[in-house]
Amino acid sequence: MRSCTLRSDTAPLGQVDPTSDRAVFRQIADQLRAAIERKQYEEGTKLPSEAQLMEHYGVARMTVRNALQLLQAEGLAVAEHGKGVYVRRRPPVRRLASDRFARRHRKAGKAAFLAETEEAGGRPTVDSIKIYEAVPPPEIAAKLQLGEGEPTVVRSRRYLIDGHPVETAVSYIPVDIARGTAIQEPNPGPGGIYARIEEQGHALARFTEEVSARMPMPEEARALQLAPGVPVFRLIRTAYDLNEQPVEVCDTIMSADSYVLNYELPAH
Amino acid sequence: MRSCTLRSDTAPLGQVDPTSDRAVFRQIADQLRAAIERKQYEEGTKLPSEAQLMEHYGVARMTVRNALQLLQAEGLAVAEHGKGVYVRRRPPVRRLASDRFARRHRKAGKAAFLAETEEAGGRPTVDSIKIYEAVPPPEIAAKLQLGEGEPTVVRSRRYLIDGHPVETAVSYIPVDIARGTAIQEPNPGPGGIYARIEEQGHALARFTEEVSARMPMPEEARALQLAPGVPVFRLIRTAYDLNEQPVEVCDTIMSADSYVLNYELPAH
DNA sequence: AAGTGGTCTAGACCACTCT
DNA sequence: GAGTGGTCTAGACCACTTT
Repeated sequence: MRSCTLRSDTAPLGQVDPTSDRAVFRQIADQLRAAIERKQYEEGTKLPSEAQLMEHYGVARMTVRNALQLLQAEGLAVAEHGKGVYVRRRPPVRRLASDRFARRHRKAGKAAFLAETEEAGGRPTVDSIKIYEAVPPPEIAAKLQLGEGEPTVVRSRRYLIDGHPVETAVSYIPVDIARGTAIQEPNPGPGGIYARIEEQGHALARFTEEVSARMPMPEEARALQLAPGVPVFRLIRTAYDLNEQPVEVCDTIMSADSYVLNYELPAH
Repeated sequence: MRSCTLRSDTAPLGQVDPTSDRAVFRQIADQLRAAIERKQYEEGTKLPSEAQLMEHYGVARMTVRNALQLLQAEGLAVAEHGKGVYVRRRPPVRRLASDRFARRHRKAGKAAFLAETEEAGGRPTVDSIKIYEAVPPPEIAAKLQLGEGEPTVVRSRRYLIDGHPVETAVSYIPVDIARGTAIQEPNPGPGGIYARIEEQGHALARFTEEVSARMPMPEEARALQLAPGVPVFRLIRTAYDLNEQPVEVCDTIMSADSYVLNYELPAH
């Protein structure tokens, strides 16, 4: 028995049973997963290298790679080329409150994302701002109660916190509300686009949000710099004015590991 | 050129460029993904077999397997041993309305899940019901405003629609509310446990829900029979009575595939 | 230069499904 | 039995990171 080699060691790991029904690479993944959950490998630390695992278990490289890949698909580990495989760090979570679009916050003169992020001590940025007019996808048009072919002003942008992308958003506003207003400017002014919509005579009454989750498309993974094994939220928010007319739909993709969404339900 | 072999063919696929920067297996995955998105392979249909893809692209088996595995991790395809790799079917989506716990629904005498599922034309089942008393995890205890070591009645169960599991739920109710009531019975009676809690003198005022999403733990994937590449929602609901006292916390894991969550936000 | 993960090949045997 | 995917081996070369 080799005496106390320290570093990212295989000490927490046992042996595998090649005759078991459970595939060897799954057994290896099970042992690594258990060790991670027991915090024997802590967040951000390096797991044993492929070579170390091959030697420890006496198996071929593909076998340990399959095990490591499984952990990555589960979102527990991330590989860094030339460096090693690390226990995935969980970014600080952003909690979205159910009253985050209340007018009293808007009145403070800041768009929701900027105000909240600064309050939480982060540095908010917005980039990739694109503004154009287009006919929205059918799903969106239905929510806006628009007829076929009716155009909207589209605002697409990406939000970052401390330089890390966390969310992309695409807003659709009917042209008769948005055209010729600051909504078509890259910077829509104090209070964000909701303030501008209200100035157009559409005081906001309520919002609905529709939340789903799935694995990202490759393009979304790129835009949000997502690690493998991290799903995204898709959040479709519709804003209604006092006449129950939908005035905006915002289609948002968020890194699921950066967000917890809070909502309040009445018991009536 | 072979004339019109039908079946799951490689017709929609092009060739790869081995000198490209993009790995060959990623190029293959890109082509399959594009074909799926163009609906050239429809939901539930078989993709070309590994052997067909090897021949079409002139590559080794591991290369096509890596491509197919990538699609599975993205939730676009599922492999069925001995049969083939299929474009993943999306199960019918269950839309959860923001008023689903309103008292008027409860008064109808059914628990929320059963009433809703029947209304949507599905056959609801509940199984794996386990009831016991235990000290809740710290996260839950905090939401219930319980001191350290204070026990709760725990109700754990799994919900199925037409025999397919869609959700597991664990409810925690302080013992001074639940002990000795029908809450400790497998069948808590008409209106479900919320009706029983109200009968104990805790009329419900509101609920909060905390939504997050992640890849499932292996045990969750088993319980919900999740395909690879399908994330789960974790939804933690807290029920408050008219005195703002938390009276129940329900910790739910749902197949993200099967749910869209709807919420309503006031503009105040 | 040495160590790491990324990609790819070529082959083997197995378990499952369908006919 | 033929076809499918599941697992595993043994090796090769590459690109990236660190020393």
